[in-house]
Amino acid sequence: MLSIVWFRRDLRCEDHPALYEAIKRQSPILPLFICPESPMGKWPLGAASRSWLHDALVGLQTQLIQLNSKLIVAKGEYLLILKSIIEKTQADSLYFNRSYEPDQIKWDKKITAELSSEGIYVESCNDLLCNPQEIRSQSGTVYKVFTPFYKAFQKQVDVAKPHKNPKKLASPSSWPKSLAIDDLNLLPKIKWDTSIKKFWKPTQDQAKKNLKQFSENAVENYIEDRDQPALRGGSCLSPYLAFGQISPRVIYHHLQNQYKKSRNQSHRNNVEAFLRQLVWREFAYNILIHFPNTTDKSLDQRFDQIKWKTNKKHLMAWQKGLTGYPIVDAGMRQLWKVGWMHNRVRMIVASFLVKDCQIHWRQGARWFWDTLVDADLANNSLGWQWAAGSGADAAPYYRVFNPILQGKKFDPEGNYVKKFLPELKDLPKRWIHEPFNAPENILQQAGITLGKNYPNPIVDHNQARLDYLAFVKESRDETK
DNA sequence: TGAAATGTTGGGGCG
DNA sequence: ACGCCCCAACATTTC
Repeated sequence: MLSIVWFRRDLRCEDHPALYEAIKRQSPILPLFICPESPMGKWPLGAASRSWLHDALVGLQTQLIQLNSKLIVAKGEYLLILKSIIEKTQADSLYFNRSYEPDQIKWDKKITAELSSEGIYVESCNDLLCNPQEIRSQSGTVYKVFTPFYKAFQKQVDVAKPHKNPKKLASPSSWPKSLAIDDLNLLPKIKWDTSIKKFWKPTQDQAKKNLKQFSENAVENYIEDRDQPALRGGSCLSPYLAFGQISPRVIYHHLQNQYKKSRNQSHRNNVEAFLRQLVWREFAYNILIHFPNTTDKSLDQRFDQIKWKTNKKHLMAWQKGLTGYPIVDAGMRQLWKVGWMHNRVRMIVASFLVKDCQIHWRQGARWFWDTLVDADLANNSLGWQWAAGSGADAAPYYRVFNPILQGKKFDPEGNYVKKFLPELKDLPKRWIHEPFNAPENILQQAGITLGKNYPNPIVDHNQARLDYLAFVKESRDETK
């Protein structure tokens, strides 16, 4: 007997459902990771994610060694690799946690069918808080709006308690050959990721530290602080969740226990607000499972009929953080530098790309996919479609964010903007979100020459808003 | 998980 | 002292 545990985006050993099931079988275990040699779907990992993946694999390998085991690393097409390892090792079963990415589902179905027909036992496990397929309304329909989904979740779901940590894994009688993690060439050749690694430590230990710190401190003011990008108001767990370095159930129960113990109503409210965000992730998977083409197509397909612009200059200005709107530029430069962006700012920059620049949300989703260390197909697709107003629980199309007002509201001191746009550091806060409206002498004193060391706005927001509303209305009338 | 347009109110300047 | 008007400030409506 030998069980292969195939690790994918669940790079940990603690509370790992597939590993747990394999251990229950009391057979030796062969932990495996397969890196595709060429893209095996429409959404191969982006550059920032690949760098993170490298470190996460190193961490997993270390953890497995501590469990008296090791990680076998291979490169190639999934089915071929699995078959060759099965042949070499005489493994008789395969365990993995389910992926809900449409391309991966296709592979997993094929692999399951083929290996089962050869007598291999294949078991896939759920690694979310709930099984999203089971959450339906009373009439059996799929939820497309978050709030009713959330209510149903609260009513129906009993989140599984985390499994006990494994102490030791039984090894196979002989180990197959493995590549070194470095052989996967996941790290970029030009070391642009050093600034990312200054902010992030992609280890499981750091994930635990972040959870501890968040639950002991930041969660107290979560509702108030989460919308202020200058603060560290969130949990900073998203990349760890995206790569499965921490289990969502561990996070959920850790905070749920606090919630139960707390008699302080404000504390309870804050914890609940955070847990609600975790359920957004489940909702995103719910949508991805039932509408798998929403990674590329608008859920409201009228939005794909609109004649979106292909303005390369605007797209590039947005990507580089050179739009002339400080809150947008600060966000885009944070993304480039840190591999991550504050959620409030994600909404602002998304609104700007889609509405002010009239560029299809797909372009933004692609850029985020390539640059975010927490890139998650379900979350990314839902987030963009939400912002564009084209998808599930969509903001109405006429809801256009005003980058100046959003800046003033959520970064009133301009600390966030100044952090990522040092060229504006001497601008008084009165003008920090609208340098283009500042009196000439103020700009001069701050050492700013618009068009030279900080760009003029690439669009006039008020005009762009009117253009966009007319543009969408016209397109909608045509497709009625 | 908006913002602009429109409506209402109330304090204070002013004739 | 009174009413009129202006216009913040806030509330409501609309897209």
